[in-house]
Amino acid sequence: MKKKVSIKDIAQTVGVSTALVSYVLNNKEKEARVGKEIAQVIRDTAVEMGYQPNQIAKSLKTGKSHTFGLIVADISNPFFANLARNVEDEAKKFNYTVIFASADENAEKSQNLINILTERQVDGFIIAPAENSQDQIEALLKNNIPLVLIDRYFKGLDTNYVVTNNYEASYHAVSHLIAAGKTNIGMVAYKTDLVHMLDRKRGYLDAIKDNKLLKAKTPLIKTVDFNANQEEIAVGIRELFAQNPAMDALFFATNTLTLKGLKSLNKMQYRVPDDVAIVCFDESEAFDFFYSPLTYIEQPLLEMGKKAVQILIKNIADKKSLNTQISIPSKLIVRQSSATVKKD
Amino acid sequence: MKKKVSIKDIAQTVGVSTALVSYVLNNKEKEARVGKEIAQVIRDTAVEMGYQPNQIAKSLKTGKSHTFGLIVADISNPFFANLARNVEDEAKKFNYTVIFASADENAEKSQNLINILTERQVDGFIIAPAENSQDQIEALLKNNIPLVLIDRYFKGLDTNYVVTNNYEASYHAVSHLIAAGKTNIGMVAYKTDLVHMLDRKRGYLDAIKDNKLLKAKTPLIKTVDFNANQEEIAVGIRELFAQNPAMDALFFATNTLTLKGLKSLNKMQYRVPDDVAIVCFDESEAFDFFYSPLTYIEQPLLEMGKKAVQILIKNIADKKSLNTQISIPSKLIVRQSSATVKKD
DNA sequence: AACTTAAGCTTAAACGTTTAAACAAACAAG
DNA sequence: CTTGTTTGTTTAAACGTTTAAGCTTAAGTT
Repeated sequence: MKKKVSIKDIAQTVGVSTALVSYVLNNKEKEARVGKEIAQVIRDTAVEMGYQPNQIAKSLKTGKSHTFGLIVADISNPFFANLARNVEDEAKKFNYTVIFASADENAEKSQNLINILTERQVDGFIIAPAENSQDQIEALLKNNIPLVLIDRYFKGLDTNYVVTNNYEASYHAVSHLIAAGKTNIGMVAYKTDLVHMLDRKRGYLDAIKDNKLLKAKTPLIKTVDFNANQEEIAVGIRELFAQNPAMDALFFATNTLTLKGLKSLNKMQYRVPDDVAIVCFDESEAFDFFYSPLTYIEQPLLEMGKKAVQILIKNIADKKSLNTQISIPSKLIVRQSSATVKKD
Repeated sequence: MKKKVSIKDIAQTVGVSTALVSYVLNNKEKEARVGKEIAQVIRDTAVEMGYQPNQIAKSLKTGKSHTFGLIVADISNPFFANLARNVEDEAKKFNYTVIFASADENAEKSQNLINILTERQVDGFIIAPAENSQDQIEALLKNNIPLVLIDRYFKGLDTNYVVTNNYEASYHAVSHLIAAGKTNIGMVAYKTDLVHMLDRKRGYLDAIKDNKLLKAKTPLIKTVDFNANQEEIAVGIRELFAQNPAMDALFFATNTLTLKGLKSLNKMQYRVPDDVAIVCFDESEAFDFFYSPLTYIEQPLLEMGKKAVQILIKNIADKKSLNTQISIPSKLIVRQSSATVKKD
């Protein structure tokens, strides 16, 4: 086993001080006025000896790890996995390394992850914050740690964030259902006070109100727990139908809700879109294969990932920079599941 | 902004040396014979001052980063995203942090990632190796860097690895199709020499041979590029049908191939399983929603992730330990797409 | 009383870098 | 030739830890 070669080893073989080697390998020859010939020798020997800089030592000295943490709910959820991939790619362009972590919508886990990553001296965070994690975010801000919220944010907190236009997208999606002739539209969402979810509900509600569809039996919103299984969702849907047997459309607030919801509808023998039309927030590969291809809201994952990284890196470079708060529009992809269909 | 508090700060406020603080905070009081009372004072002050150890400094001193790299093809692919999640969870149990990276089945990117992570002083790697990356793996071995291959491995290389029983699973899946009465079975796979893919092909082929179904028109294997789009897969399938119009079943080698393949079949108006039965390797949420729920091979992702981490950590602790090579069985989940159906 | 042992603590070097400051030699200018 | 400037190089401290080795005092053992 070969020992790792350090700057000292190179210095020794070339016969110069470590300072010179450092200057050359960091392309600071100009500022440091290093001789042209010796610079070349140093460079060559470095290659010859297979030198790989020790980033840990570098970080310790410079106080920058060129690493940041990405905390999401669950990296195995396609929404976050795709986001993560886009973040990874964009980060690489800036020579940054990303450490992903899953907090499972759990504030305690989230705090734990923040601690671990802070100890690892990450230069900043991109976080899809869990409920009740507001104080954790505030603490980071107080410690002047660069940070960008993604997917969700906190109303009262002045932070960087990158989200999609949850309210408008929902409003638009529900309006689309109404335009298709649906008059009793239900919604299945998560039970949480996170802004993105509240916005989606508001969008639903306002669309209904603005179209004078707010009757005794509406709004038809059912909220379930983040870790609700399929059975609980089936129960929720059954309750919605009980509340208003005329329900002719369902708006699902996320892709996981949709997947479980569709399976439930299948089991209950409801037909889409004849018995009930469907629109949902976020996408899934599975939607293409549902017998009635789903109408869904496509989130701008690529843009969100890119922007978040760019904002974070700007913020790391200039900690005094003003907060950037952007909302990137989503797109409604209309397909069969929300089509106008003549009932009997 | 508060300055970060170091061991030195604690030492100063308590009025002791940094050594004492270090011993106490690392629970080495016994070995270092630290006084009971002062130890408590140190502990209390550390908490009071909000001390967070600097892992970077720790790593530099100890030579261990308590971090490892996980290199997969693409973190946004559900197969790898799920694997990643399991790896993350298991690693956390050992207080290890994971850095994920996507190599896109590209040896050059893979080498680049290995370099970056090596510079970051990861203690080891879990790698789903790309084609032509064998020499990169060999180089790591030569440098005595702990490493576990996952999903795939190299025949000639003595490394740790954790895979599923690709050959047997494929053999079993194809035998199942044969048992269901299919006699002209095609296969769509990736064009690569990676062992896992070769094994899946061998399994297919042997099942056909052993059942005396090897005729002039078989084997019906079509291979496509890793980044093949749907159109190319459609072409492949069309060619298979051209080669043998009697083809009555298709075996797809991965989930991405399946998804694109199913879309192609839909476009070409083939019905599953009546016109063509389907079985595929690996799963996807989408398979539940295909009109004819898919029969698939379920890989033991949880076990694979766990085992890989355990082996890696054992190897990090004891670099001389013998290589562990395990193959965890997959499970065939039989559903409608491979059902026996009377034709005409 | 003289010596050993134990207990409790400090010193200081080291990990692999970066970088300001000091130094030395060569050259230019008066 | 002094003095100043430029060019090329070294010195050494620092980043926040760990840990072997050393030091001091008190307590035990003859």
